[in-house]
Amino acid sequence: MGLHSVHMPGRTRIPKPTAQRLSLYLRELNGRSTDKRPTVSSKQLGAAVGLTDTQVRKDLACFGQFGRPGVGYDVASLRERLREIVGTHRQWRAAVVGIGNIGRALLSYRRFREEGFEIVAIFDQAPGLVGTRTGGLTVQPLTKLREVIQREGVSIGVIAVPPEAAQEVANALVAAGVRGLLNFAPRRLDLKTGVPTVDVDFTGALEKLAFEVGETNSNRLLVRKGKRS
Amino acid sequence: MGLHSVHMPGRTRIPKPTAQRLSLYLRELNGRSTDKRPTVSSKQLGAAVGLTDTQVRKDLACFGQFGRPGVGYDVASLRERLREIVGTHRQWRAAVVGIGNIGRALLSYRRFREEGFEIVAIFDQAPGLVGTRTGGLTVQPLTKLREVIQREGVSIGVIAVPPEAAQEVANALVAAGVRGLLNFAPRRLDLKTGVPTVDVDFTGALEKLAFEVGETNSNRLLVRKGKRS
DNA sequence: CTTTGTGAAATTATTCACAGCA
DNA sequence: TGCTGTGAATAATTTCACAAAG
Repeated sequence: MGLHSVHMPGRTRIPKPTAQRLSLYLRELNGRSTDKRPTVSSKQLGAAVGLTDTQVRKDLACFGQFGRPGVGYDVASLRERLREIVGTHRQWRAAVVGIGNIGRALLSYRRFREEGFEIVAIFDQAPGLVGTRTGGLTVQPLTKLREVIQREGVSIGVIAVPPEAAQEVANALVAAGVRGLLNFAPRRLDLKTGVPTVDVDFTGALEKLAFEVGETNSNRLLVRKGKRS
Repeated sequence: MGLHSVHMPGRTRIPKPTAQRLSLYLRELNGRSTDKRPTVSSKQLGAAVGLTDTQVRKDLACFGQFGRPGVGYDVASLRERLREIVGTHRQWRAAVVGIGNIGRALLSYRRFREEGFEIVAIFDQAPGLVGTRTGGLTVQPLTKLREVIQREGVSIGVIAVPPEAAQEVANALVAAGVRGLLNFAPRRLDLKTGVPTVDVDFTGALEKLAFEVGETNSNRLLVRKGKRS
């Protein structure tokens, strides 16, 4: 099988949808006891996350071949492999900027740590908050952002400030050296540099839901196609 | 122009990516003062949300024609139109189940109400929480879920419970009559019926980010394509 | 018989290119 | 000129179908 595929280090581009699905697979694999069923087939894995078997195989095939025909994938080793690919195998040091409702919720969200993301610094602008302690950390003023980010070796910045402040905070974080941003502010961030950003937009999610509810429930009267007035 | 397109009420299917982008357009339009610049071109709108002008036009064209050649789109009326399409023009009554960190953050998230989503009931299982008040609402026990949902006319259920409980809560909400689910629990929900679900997955977002950071930063050593061992 | 990995086909989404209106 | 709306072309993604392996 390996006889003729001598293309070693020229990895093929990963389709965006595939990258998205990686965390679904990982989540499912993490939830599986490796004892009772040491292997999983693409069909089982697909069913668990709501995809076809073919889709699962195509996705995994982007990263190499680690299944065994007639058997399936070894749960433990596939999990390890995916962890490496996603990057959860290493420890990520993160900073949260904005200690409002969302910021606080993130601080006490246990799961982050379990997946390798450790929040090591928190910032806020409000004089009333600076200096107080939350979740074992002291709220730092924004003026110390650069200093703290660099001292603590933070590589992931989490933006939980109001939308008006988001771009400015993003700029500061990038200037301080973070390598990726998780953005909870409902606005688009412009980053010239190649700093990846992932948006989490509650309102957007609700709107998507409202739209789908509208679509499923009444496919009438929603839109009248054609010129109006 | 309308001379030969007599297909009135048979609306064309909306591509999923288009549906996703609707909330981006809406967000941008909401942020525009309608006074100084009453119109916006597809190019401007696209630039604001990070898309091409063609993409914007194609998306909007799914719902009809409301731009004017040489001029652009009237901000106010496009906004209204999009609100109708997305469903934000009407009021949505929502219930939050699970008053932990995330649940509480959602309760004080002002923007929901601004977009037409009103939280009118909250539930939790913990005896210590039931009966306490948060954000003007009294925490109800899960045993009263059906009764309260129906009495309050709730149509959107928000799931903010631990993943183990999520499926059960989802079933109960659907049985009680909600028409859509917003799921913050990191697991997939199985709904036989056509009840749309939108997932918000913090950890998934962080993993997506970790993956992208890994991709941009070091395109070496991440993956060795080919059989291993 | 089961299940992987993968080209080829089908489907879906984006971009191009341009006619037509203001 | 500036801009929309839209078919046609291109690109991306998913699904099919099957050879090869356990």
